[in-house]
Amino acid sequence: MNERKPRRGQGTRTAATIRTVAARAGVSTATVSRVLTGTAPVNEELAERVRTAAAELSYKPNAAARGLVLGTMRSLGILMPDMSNPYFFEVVDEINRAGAAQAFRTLVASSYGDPDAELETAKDLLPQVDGLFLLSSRIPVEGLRTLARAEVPVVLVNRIEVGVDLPMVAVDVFSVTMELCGQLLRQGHRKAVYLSGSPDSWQNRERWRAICTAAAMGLETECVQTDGTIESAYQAVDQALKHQPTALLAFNDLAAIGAVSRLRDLGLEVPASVSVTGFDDIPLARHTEPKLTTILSPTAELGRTAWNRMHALLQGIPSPAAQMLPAHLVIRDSLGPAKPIQ
Amino acid sequence: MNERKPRRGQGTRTAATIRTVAARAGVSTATVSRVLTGTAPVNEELAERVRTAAAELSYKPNAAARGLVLGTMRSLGILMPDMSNPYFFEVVDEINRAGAAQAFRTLVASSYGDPDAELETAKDLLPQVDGLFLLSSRIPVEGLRTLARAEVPVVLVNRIEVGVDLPMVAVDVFSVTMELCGQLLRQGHRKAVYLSGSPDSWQNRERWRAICTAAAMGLETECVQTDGTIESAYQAVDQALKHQPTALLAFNDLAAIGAVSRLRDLGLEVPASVSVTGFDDIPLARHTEPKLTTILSPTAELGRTAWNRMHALLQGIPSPAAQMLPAHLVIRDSLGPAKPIQ
DNA sequence: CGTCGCGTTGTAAACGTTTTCAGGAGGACA
DNA sequence: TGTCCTCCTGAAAACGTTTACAACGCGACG
Repeated sequence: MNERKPRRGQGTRTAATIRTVAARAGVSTATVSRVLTGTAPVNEELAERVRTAAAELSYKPNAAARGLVLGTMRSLGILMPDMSNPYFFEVVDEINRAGAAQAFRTLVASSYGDPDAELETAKDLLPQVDGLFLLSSRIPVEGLRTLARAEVPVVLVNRIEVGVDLPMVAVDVFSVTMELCGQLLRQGHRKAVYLSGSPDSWQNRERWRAICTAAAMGLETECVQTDGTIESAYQAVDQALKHQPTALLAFNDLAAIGAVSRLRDLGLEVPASVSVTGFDDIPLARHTEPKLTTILSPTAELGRTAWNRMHALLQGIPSPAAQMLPAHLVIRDSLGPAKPIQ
Repeated sequence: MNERKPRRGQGTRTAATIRTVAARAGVSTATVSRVLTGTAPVNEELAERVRTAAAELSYKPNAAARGLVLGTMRSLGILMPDMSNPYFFEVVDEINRAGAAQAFRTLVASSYGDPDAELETAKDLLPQVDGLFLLSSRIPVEGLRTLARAEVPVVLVNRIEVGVDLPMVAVDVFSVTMELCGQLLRQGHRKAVYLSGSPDSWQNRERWRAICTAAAMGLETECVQTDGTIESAYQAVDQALKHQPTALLAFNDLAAIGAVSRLRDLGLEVPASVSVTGFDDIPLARHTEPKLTTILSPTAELGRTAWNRMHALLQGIPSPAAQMLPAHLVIRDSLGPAKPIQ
């Protein structure tokens, strides 16, 4: 079942090692290492011999061996609940880009929605990397606490959890959602339905918390669950309409687009009959019909900030616990005045 | 500048090794290894002692050391030109999912559009992984040939190149684009503009080749370059309209959406004034206004097939050179009869 | 009772690097 | 000429695993 090393058959030429190169160049392995890493001065003639020998054998240093002695593989792990969400990959991209500039590799993993598996995967990943990013983690708090005791830095992205000793970076979802609710109220909306995302995500909890707070200001809200995809939002609209809302607040832009699509299929005008809002301000948002009123979530900045925290931590510089990035309301056309009840 | 190992300060407790565990359990390191990997039978009492010792010390085997002796890090590399394209991540997702089931890690890297850097990155990645996937690679042919001589399998995804000895998996872009052109002709279109993607991508070359072939059947075509994003397609439309086409063939769905958006802003109806088609059939395509006529590209199947090839190769099973996956025309509303020239 | 064999354990040798340490060559200076 | 110092090089010791090999205990069988 679990076949191991191919036992080095005599037919297959085994890859060149540093010893092979040293032999061919007529020097010691130490010298080869020094030439190739440039960590110490070496006579230019020897160096040249080493370089040609290495090239001729097309020698590549073994990463595991180097990692073993150096004590680091120079790799960063990124764990996300869901690889199909393009939103995450702007963050991944930013981390990868910044890390690559410092010769770090990026290891990605996904738990595919299972919070228990997520903790396991994290623990699994931990000994293999120099640092770990947790994106929109659904790991329960006690799990996070154990991760906080890991030997390598762990940075929590898109989640803030008090009482957990981890560096955290997130978008200030609460404030901006409150702002959005205020906007709804000013436009005469009194009854809205929230098309939720995955219920155990921090973003979702924050949004719902803000929406509930807004209830005290006169905005009555119901919650209909989706998983944040276009399709599930499309299907959730019928249920949402039973509450006779004048506005639909979607968890993200994709869900908003799904909702708009269903409303259109039902013959309802947006925003004339029902208003719809999104979240993230993906590039698409300004090109839909109608153009989407949404919330600009600074994804690239989020990734960049997360990397900066990690970078500091890797150098032993302590880092502030929690950091909130501001989001901004983007007013376009999908939010209009509430339709008066006829 | 380039600080090394933190020289094991006396304050920081160094992580537990297999020797620590062995000492605490009162057994040899061999026994610990056998218990933890389950490679040989061990007395149950000892095994239990080892397990509790390992747990108490929260021992994690060092990946580099294990990788060194085992000769593999059990990791797969994925190199793509562009991490911001969500299209790629369906493939990444599929590979990651299948690989994870076999205890493989996924290493991602991006060349950010520079073909020379791409080859360098590939060579760099090669010694660290057990296999490498090249997604929509722009590496020149001679570069690919050197990669074909690597010690680990390399699988080319979304590119077919004759005379290169690499396993290749791709979508049959040519045939389906021809089919699309036939459809255009039947609807009376005689003049179309192709909103291209990145010019050195194989997909783009295939599409353009098909479109040029269709010219012989009476479809006159021009090419306007974009980079396949919504924004760049949006901006390319004005230039495209100078050729007075009755249809716009976009490189992918996002570009199509950008084009539709611009046309709408110009007051032109789709498809009444101009038809627009996409490529990929992303989930969004059926929810736009108008619903997008596009080409279903079997992304998940592509990833799955690529993985299967890799999996076979890893076990030494030779694999056929090139493999084409069929794509399908998806007729929706954005393609209509050509508007007669007034 | 001796011997064989089996099943479990420990010892030690890999794996391929980097790096410490000591040694050697050669120049400067007294 | 002798001493010291600098600069370069090589031998060998790590790094933390896995595993081949030997050793041991113990029951079975002659």
